Amino acid sequence: MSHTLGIRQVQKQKTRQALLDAALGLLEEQSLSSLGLREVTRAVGVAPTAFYRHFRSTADLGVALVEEALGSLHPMIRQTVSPADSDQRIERAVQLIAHHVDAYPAHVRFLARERHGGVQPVREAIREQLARFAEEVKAELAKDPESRGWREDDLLMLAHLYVDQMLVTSSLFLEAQEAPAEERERVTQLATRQMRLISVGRRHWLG
Amino acid sequence: MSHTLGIRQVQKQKTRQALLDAALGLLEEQSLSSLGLREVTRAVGVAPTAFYRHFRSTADLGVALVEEALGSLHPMIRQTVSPADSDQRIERAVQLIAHHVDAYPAHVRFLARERHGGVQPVREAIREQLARFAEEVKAELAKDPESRGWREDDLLMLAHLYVDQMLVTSSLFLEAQEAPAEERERVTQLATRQMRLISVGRRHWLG
DNA sequence: TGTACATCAGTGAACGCGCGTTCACTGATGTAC
DNA sequence: TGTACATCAGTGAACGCGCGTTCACTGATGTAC
Repeated sequence: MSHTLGIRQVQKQKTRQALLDAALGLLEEQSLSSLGLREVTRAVGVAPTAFYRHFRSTADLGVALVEEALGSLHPMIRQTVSPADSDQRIERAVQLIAHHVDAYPAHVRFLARERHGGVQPVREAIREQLARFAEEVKAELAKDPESRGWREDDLLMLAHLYVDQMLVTSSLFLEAQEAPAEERERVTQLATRQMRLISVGRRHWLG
Repeated sequence: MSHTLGIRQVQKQKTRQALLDAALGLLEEQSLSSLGLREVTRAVGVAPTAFYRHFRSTADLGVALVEEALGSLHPMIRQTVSPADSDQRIERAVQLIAHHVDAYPAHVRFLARERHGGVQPVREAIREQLARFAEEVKAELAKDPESRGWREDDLLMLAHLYVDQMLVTSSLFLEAQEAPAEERERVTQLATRQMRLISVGRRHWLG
C-alpha cells in the first residue's frame, strides 16, 4: 500500500520547484540579497502572492536552494574520497568536480556566490553542509594506512584543506565553462597538481 | 614648488572618500548588487544626485573599493613572502593576515563577498589583483634555493595555492573576529598547520 | 455512489514606499587681465 | 590688489516604476457521512 500524494500536493510541489528553478536562473547574474520575490514569480508565471504559499522570504528560498545544491552530494563525495591509490583518488575527484560543474553550473555558482554572501541564514546553511563534508572526508581519510599516527585535529585540518580545494577547483571550472577545451584541460592539470602537492605534504607530514 | 590641490579638489576628495566609507559600512550586511545609491548618499548626508559627481554607478564604486582594499597590499605581501626559514615565513604570513583582518575587517569581508559576487566588473577587478599577487608570490618563491629545478607553471600553481590559502585564512579570522581569544588561537593553529602541510608538499614535490 | 461542507493553492486589487535618473539651479572657488 | 567671468560640486524638485505585503476572494481538491 503505497502512499501517493494527492493532486493538490503534487501541483504544489511543482510550483515550488518552478520557483526554485526560476530563482536559480535569475541568480546567475545577481546575488540573493538583490533577488526580488516579484522577479521570481514573474519568471514562473504565478501571482506574487503565490510565493508566500511556499517560502517566507527570498532568504528562506535561498536556504532551500542550499539543500538542493548540496544535500544529495554527500554519497558522491564519500565514494570519491574512499580509499584508493593517491593519484587515482585525485583523478577521480577532479573528474567528479568537472562533471558536476558541467551538469549543475547554476548550483555551483550559487554556492560560490552565497558562501560569503549578504544573507546570513544562507551563509550559515552552506557552512553547516561544508562542515559535514569535511567530517565525511576525514572519516574516509582515517581509513587509509597513511593516517596512522595522525592526530584527530590534524586529520580534520587536512579534510578542510581538501574541501576548500574542491571549491576553488569548482570555481575555476565554472569560469572556464565557456572556454575552449584547451583552457579546460589547463584547469584540470592545475587542479590535479595542486591536489597532488597537498597529498605529497600529507605523505611527509609526520617526522 | 609643491603642487597643492585647490580647496575645491580637496573637498571633492573628502566627499568621495565619505561615499566609499559609507558604502563599505553598508556592505557589511548586504552584497554590492543590492546596495542602493540613495542608501549611500543618505548615510553620508549629501543629495542623491551628488553621487554622480564621483561614480557612474554602484558597480563603479565597487571597483574603486577593490583598488582601496588591495592596491596598497602588494608591498606588504612581497615583504611577507620574501625568502626566510619556512616556519618563520609561515608565522609571518599568518600574523600579517590576522593583523590585517583586525585592522580592515570591512575590506576583507567585501573582498570575500564580491570575489564571486553578482557584479561582473568588480569580480574582474578582484581577479586581476589576485593574479598580480600570485605573480608576485611566484617571484619571491623563485628566489628560494628550494625552487631549483621547478617548472615555471608549477611555481605559479604553488603561488596560487598560497594566495587562495591566504584568502581562506582571512575568512576564518573574520568569522572568529568576535570570538574569544581561545577560538582565535585555534584558527591561528589551523591556518599555520595548513600552510605548513603545503610547504611540506613543496619540499618533497620533486623526485 | 452521492451530497454537503472544509481546506487551501493561487488570484488580483490596493497600499505606501524608496528607487535611479533628469534637469535647471546656486553659489563658492578658480582664472584671466 | 581688484574686477569680471568661467567652472563645477552639490542641490532639490520631479518623474515613472517596481517593490513587498495585506486582504478578501475563488474554485478545484479533499473528507465525512
